[in-house]
Amino acid sequence: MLQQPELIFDFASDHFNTSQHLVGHSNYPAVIVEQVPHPHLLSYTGLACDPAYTANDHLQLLKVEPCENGEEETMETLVAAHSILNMDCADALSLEQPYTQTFFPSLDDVITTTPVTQVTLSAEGVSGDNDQAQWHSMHADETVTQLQSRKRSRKPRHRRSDSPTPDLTLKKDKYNKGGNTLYLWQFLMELLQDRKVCPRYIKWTNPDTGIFKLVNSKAVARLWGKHKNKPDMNYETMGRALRYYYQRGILNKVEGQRLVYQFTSLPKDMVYITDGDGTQEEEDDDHEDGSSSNDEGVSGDSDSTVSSSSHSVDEEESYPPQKKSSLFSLHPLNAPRTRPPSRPSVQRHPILRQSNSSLIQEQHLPIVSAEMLRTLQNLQKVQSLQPGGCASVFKTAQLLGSLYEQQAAAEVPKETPGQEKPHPGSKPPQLVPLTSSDQ
DNA sequence: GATGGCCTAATTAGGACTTCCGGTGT
DNA sequence: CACACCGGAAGTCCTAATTAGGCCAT
Repeated sequence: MLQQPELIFDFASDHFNTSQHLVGHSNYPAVIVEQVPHPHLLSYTGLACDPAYTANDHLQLLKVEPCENGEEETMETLVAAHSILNMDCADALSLEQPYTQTFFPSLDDVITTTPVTQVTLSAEGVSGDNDQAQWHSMHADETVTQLQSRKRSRKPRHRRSDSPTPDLTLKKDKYNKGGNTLYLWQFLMELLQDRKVCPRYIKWTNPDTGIFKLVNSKAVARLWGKHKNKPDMNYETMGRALRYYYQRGILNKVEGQRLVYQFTSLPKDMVYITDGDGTQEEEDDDHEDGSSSNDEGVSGDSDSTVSSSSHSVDEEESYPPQKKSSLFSLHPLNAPRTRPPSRPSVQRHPILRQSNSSLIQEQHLPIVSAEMLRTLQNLQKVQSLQPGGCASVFKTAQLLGSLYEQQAAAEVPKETPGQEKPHPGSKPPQLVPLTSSDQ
């Protein structure tokens, strides 16, 4: 039913603050619909029918930043958008959809989820599990292609989905099965965005160039081992995996500095936690006994300064045509990245997810679907948004309005003559954020 | 009985580590 | 001496794609 192949849904968890600020509501459904400047990007969207991270994979990572109303908001958005995209299905809102498989990782992991800062949904339907990350390699595409050709030359048979290297593809299905297929590099990025461990165990030494340090290598290895259910994991073993990343162009070693590595690419919407005056680094003395105290005992209320490279959905315009897309839009690290001016840490709080509340929970699904339906039903109420003030939200409103019109036109072709119907060229209804009172 | 479609289980290939090791440098 | 670091080699685990076999309808 959707006829706009260039639509994507942006679950703009990262933009929540902006939307909230501008609109003045904390309950605004976080679905942002945007035009994709390059149609080919659609093929890279992660939320396609197997929507699971694109719904299939990374959606596990769809642990969205908790808003003040709780994490249900973003999850609602996510599933609701999926439902919209599948609305031609009679049971689009069925809870037996892949959502549960797709969106819910195992909940036990220490650090299981990746903060999803940007999610795109193919308007052509959640189709497929190409939850692929948009990567910008710092060091040439040539490396990637060389690696690919080298590794795949022996396989005449069939081609699997791309591997998660710089042209990373995330295998979302693994999450569905309760497995922990968060790759090590993803795991490290997670840690670097988690105030519980950053900068205590791992920290950025130069975020602009992707350089980070394992402040407490043993603790990080232990966390990794716990995540992978490998109790014997140690830094030596983890380090071997890290060294394999050199060959694959995912990591570089920083010469002359111990325990210091460099990502060759980074998500565009990476959340940077830099050393603040709150959390103390814990040097690699590993004085905690047992991983449990180590893993869970980290204080979450540091005053670390947090900055994010994600500014707003408007950064869509900065999307270069990339080979892959995913929840992560990656920066080429050799190019100067524009980091937002440092702000008072107080303002940045919402960026960080809270470890105990960030996981999407299955019981939220009914609320989610209902919420999106309400949103659609209230399109006409929207009046307050202006393009200049909150571009993404405005686009959302516009596009949802268009969809609403199209759907209405398709379903009620013979409306009563007197009934007014928006015509295609008319200004689409604007969205108003739903508040709890609206419900 | 032959054919085709559908489903499921088994097999296979490949990716991402993990484990072990010997060695070097600090 | 401890530790970080390197990289080879073999192994494990998991997943996706393919294949084979059974069942059923026509």
